[in-house]
Amino acid sequence: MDAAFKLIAKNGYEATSIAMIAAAAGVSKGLLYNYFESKEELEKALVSGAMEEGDNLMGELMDSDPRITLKNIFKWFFTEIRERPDHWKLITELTFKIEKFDFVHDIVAAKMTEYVGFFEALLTEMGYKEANSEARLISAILDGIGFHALMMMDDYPLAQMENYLITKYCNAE
Amino acid sequence: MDAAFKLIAKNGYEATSIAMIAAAAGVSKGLLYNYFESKEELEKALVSGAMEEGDNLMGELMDSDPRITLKNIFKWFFTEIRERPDHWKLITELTFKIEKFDFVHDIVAAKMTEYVGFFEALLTEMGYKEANSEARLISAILDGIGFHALMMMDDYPLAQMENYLITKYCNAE
Amino acid sequence: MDAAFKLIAKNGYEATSIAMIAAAAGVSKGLLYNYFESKEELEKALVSGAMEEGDNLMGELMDSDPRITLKNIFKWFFTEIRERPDHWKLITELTFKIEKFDFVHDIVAAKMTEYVGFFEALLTEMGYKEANSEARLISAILDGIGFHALMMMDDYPLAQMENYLITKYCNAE
Amino acid sequence: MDAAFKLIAKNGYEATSIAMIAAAAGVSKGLLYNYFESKEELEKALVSGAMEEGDNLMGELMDSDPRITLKNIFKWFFTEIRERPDHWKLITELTFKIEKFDFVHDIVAAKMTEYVGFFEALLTEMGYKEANSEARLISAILDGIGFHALMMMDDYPLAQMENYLITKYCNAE
DNA sequence: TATGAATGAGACTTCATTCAT
DNA sequence: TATGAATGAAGTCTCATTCAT
Repeated sequence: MDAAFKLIAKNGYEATSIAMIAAAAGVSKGLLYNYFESKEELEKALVSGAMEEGDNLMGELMDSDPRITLKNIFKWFFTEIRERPDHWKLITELTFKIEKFDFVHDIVAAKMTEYVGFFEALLTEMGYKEANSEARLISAILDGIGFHALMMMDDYPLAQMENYLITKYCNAE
Repeated sequence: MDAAFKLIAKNGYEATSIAMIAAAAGVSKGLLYNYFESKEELEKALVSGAMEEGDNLMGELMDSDPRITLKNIFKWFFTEIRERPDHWKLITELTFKIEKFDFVHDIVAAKMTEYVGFFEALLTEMGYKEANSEARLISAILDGIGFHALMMMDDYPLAQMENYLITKYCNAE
Repeated sequence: MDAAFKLIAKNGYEATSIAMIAAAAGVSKGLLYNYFESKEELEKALVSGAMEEGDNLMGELMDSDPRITLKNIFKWFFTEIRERPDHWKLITELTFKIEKFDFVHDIVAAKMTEYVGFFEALLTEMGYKEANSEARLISAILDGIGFHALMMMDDYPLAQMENYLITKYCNAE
Repeated sequence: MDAAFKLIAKNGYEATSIAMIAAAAGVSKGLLYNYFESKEELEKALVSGAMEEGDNLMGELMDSDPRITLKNIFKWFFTEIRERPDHWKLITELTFKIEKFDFVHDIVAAKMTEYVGFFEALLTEMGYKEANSEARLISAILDGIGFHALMMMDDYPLAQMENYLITKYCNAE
């Protein structure tokens, strides 16, 4: 449910009650339980949905030149951060509930392994020696920037960082 | 209170009740309200305390060689992540409650500005052209790594990343 | 509905939801409300049906010798307890909801009066002086045994009690 | 809690809400949960308490003449039925929730074994051949009479049955 | 005749907070 | 300073019942 997503992303998981979601969605509390067994289940559906979205686009970002591919990814990432901060925020916040939501850990871990592997292949192709470490570094950079941008909001120089990253990693030697 | 910190860091803010904190601390719920006006107030005290801790150590990490200073910072950071993941986790998690805890945003923003400035000075000294961007990159890397380490737990190659960072940024030309 | 009967007898009245009954019966909840005005109405139909069942068999148990008749009744009763404990359980349980189900009280009271009268006639014919009291005693014995058998399950010596009752009441002097 | 006992005995377990009990007891719902972990826990406390009451009196009913002892027991039983039908009703009703309340089954089974043993000793002393069966019969009679009295209320001839039982079992040869 | 999405009242439970002692 | 019994609002969830199709 779109309403649920926005509310939870905005207010946080426990601060968002079923009643609020139902009201925002314009349905009754009871109906929510026809679709989701519990609040946790609703959460799972939300996160799973959000996680899968990214995959579809990955294919379109590929290019024969790894530098171009990396550039596309950077651009896509910064667009995401700018246009859908809620999307990013929800996923990140839930990651902190690992004790409660085992499934998040699994999904996120798989995702990260996948991304790191993807970056590693790209970087290897670009001639990096320690491609694995550098791939993890890029992953950390992206999540770190997302995290900072979320915190600082308009005070964070997204454009500056976007250009810097592209210049640093994607320009021919 | 130390007990409160551990509990909240472990279970999360809303999953930790006043009753739990009181029990863990060995005092009554009523007494807690003699010291803190509300749960939120207790929270503020906790975060403020945690934030100030870092400052004291910064001085000890300084060295006349900026590379050594940076190396010391990296080592300190990885030690923190390894030995006090809860500490890091609590601060990070609360950042996601910006809507509820305005004061966190302010503290963190100030902190980050300070760190970026610090890194920027170091990097400038080391000859970096775009020292501000690179400083923000390092900030993002550290928080990103902390975030990933939190998620992956023992599966994350902390040692590998520590060495990589030191080699990349701190070795003489 | 047969499904409803089994479910309610097994789980109890309030623990059995309309949804469960509908699912077990293979029909929709809505359809149930075409046949029964309410859950209570369904309940009434169930109990009424169960109560009437017993009557049909009574005729077959009659014999010209009252001792044989009584023996037949005992045997029939123990067979019921053994083979359809649910049947017995449902009726008994509902008796405890007298405040809610007035009609149960009326049915059961009428039934008991009928049975006591029946036993009384039999016992009078067998020469009992205080046939009414003894008839009530036998009624109490049967319900008491049913109750105990329900509670103790396989630990209750049904066969022993069956033989004892028959020997005690039905053997020629 | 006395209020809880009366309400549950009167209306049945599931028909009695925590809100009703709290209101009847003149306390808040929340307070109830300071004393009992859950509704089920309250129930357990109620039943356990009710069960233990009976034991204390048993000693006082003993007499050197088993006939007198039995007579005392009968009289005690009929007094109970007359004066505290609720007490008896609650215990009996809960017995039907064996699936839900395992502990009831255990308590009741132990109780019954104890009583049967007690009656058996008495009857053996009185010269009964099949004392065990007769003891179970008396147990069944009492529970059966209690059950019928509960159902028929004022229509049940308690006095008649009391006299009949005493005459039948307790008068010298 | 049949469905099942939708409702809303009400159930159990938790918990921050207060206050008499 | 210290307690913990007491409160009440709010949260999650269930379920009998209705109604458009």
